[in-house]
Amino acid sequence: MQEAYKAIADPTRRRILKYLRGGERTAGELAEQAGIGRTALSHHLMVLKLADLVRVERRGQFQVYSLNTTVFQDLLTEIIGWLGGMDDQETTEELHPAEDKVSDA
Amino acid sequence: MQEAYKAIADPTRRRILKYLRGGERTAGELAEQAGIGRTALSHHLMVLKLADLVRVERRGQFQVYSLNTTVFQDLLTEIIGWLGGMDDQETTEELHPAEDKVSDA
DNA sequence: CTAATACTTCAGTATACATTGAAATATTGG
DNA sequence: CCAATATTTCAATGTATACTGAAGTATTAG
Repeated sequence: MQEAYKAIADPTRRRILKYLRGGERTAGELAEQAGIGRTALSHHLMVLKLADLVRVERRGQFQVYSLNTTVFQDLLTEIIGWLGGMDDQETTEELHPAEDKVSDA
Repeated sequence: MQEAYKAIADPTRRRILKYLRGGERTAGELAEQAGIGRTALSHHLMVLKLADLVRVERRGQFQVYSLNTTVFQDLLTEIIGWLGGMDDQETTEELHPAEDKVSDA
């Protein structure tokens, strides 16, 4: 999970993920669309792969990349947990101490 | 938004956010719970503040921190967008690289 | 004012990350 | 095998990030 958080922290990698939403892409196509060199792109794809956010399949001389949506769903679950869920954490004091009390004028 | 992505990329900061789920905390309490020095904590809180993920309010000699859930919701919206939504993006022609390479018939 | 507490900013360092050109690997085809 | 194409790995560099101790700021109390 930590790998996924770091992976989406970079704007170039988020751009790559966005392109992949349009379907499968080869590394070369992604480099062109993202406007970065092939070496840099290869690095970013490796990071995304290690985070399990993308899958890769060799097709002839090409490496074809595609999204792996399952890890996105895990991310969603965690972030939703930050918002509402309260189960795996020590809730020491009172919860939410009345945030909207400043309506005094 | 970019600031928020970078902010949640660090495990220490995610830990801080988790503690804040339990309610308001002073900087000192957070430093103790997170097990890091006060200087380092102050840095992390600044990052979270710039990302608008936390709010801070002075109360006497204390700085009291709390979660600001609105930005979490924005994050959710974006990540959900990566999964299903397809409208603000160039869904280019479906290009399949070297698959249907027409050779001699 | 001075002292104590709570926290932040400053200055320095160490580590991680993004990018690049060159060399290396993998596949296709003569 | 040798050449061409597609992509990755290597080596180097600049920049960003995380952490630390020391000094600075803000608040409360006497």
